[in-house]
Amino acid sequence: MTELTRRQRQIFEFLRDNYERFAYPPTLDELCESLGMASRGSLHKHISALIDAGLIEPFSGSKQTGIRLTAQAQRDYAACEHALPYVGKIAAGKPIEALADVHYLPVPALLKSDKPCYVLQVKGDSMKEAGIFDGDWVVIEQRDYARNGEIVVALIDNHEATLKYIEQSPGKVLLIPANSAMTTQIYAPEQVQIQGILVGQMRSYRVH
Amino acid sequence: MTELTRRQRQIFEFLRDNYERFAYPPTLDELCESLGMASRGSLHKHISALIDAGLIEPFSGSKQTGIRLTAQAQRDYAACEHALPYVGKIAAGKPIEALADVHYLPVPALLKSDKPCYVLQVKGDSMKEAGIFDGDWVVIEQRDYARNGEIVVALIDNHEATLKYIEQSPGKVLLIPANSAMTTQIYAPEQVQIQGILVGQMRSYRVH
DNA sequence: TAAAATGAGAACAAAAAGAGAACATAATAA
DNA sequence: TTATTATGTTCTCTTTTTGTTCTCATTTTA
Repeated sequence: MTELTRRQRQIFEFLRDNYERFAYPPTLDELCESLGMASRGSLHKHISALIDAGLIEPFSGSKQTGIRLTAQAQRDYAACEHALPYVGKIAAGKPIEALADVHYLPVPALLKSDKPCYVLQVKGDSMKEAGIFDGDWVVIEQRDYARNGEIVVALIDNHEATLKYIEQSPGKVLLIPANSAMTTQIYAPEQVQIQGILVGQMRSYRVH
Repeated sequence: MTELTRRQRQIFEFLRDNYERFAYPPTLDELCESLGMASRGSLHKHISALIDAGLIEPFSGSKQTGIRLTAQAQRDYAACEHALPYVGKIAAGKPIEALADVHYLPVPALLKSDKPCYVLQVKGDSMKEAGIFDGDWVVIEQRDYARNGEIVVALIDNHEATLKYIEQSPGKVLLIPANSAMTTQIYAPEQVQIQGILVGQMRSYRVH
């Protein structure tokens, strides 16, 4: 397999990191514009190299399908060896404060699951009796369901996100803080959307 | 193999320690700038020597690949920079239970200091109110002194090790647990040997 | 003082990157 | 259907980047 040039890698990473920005797999022209390039032909040369490298799905002869990552490339993205995307901060009662530029944090395999994960930074003390403090980083496995007793990232009424213990019974969902100064919240199942469950945690004691 | 000159060693160490700062393997020009040099040709001479020494990957004839460390150099790098030795378990009242085969745990830069560090696994609940639970991994900076209020690994009377808050005053040393069910221990300074201070912490929520 | 090491800078060739045109086919609209 | 636009492909040409090889001056070291 031919090795990638710097520009080719750069284009692949752009695609990998910004794939959801495109409503549909982008065409050469669309990608050109996103990359600030003027020539479709030039881009095509790079895309061809990425196809040869097995990172982008080959254009299936007759169809005009856009540029799509291969399963392998997507897997690499999710697993990303050691590094996980650090996507933002989570504070009880607020939506996840997303970052403009997602960057990657190397995370020991120990702290991840074998499913796609991401990293959030905790704001607030709602889980302090579970040993999760303000400023800690948490590793979250991306998942839309949970078992009772797990700590979940839940989106409530579609606009506030929180990290809590979950207890689900028919007709209601309890989100339980680990802080005796705070109270358990009770919701209807349709109000609560699970965005992931806690699988790892990190804390730094250095003053940054 | 030719021996390295001082400057060559210096350049190699810079590269080794700052490799992740570069999004891509740096070119001669980029390295020049990082090093504050003005001449690409001069740097090239040093890089050539490092290639001969087997520390930097030879430029593959036709391709313009940047400056990359060899596998050997990366291994050396990983051993002391990204990965930390996991040396054993620490339980209050017992010496550190050393492991027969030390293995290495990759640790995010975030959780370490710039001094030598190692990793221990915590046994017991003596620090649970500080959010440090049984089974957690802690990153310890190797150091034989501490500031008051820091969490330290201390060896008492040369045979039991423990993780506690420290308060030092002339003539006595307090080792303070973060557990209201346990009591502060008071020692003479010569009884207490500091083995390191807490700089990072990790927890896995998976069932292993 | 002589040798070694370091650095600046110029000149060069190959590689990489980009622009733009031309073309064939696919998708879509009239 | 036919005309038109969109999309992928293949060229040529130019510019920029990058590794390489020099010469020469300056600094450091023995």
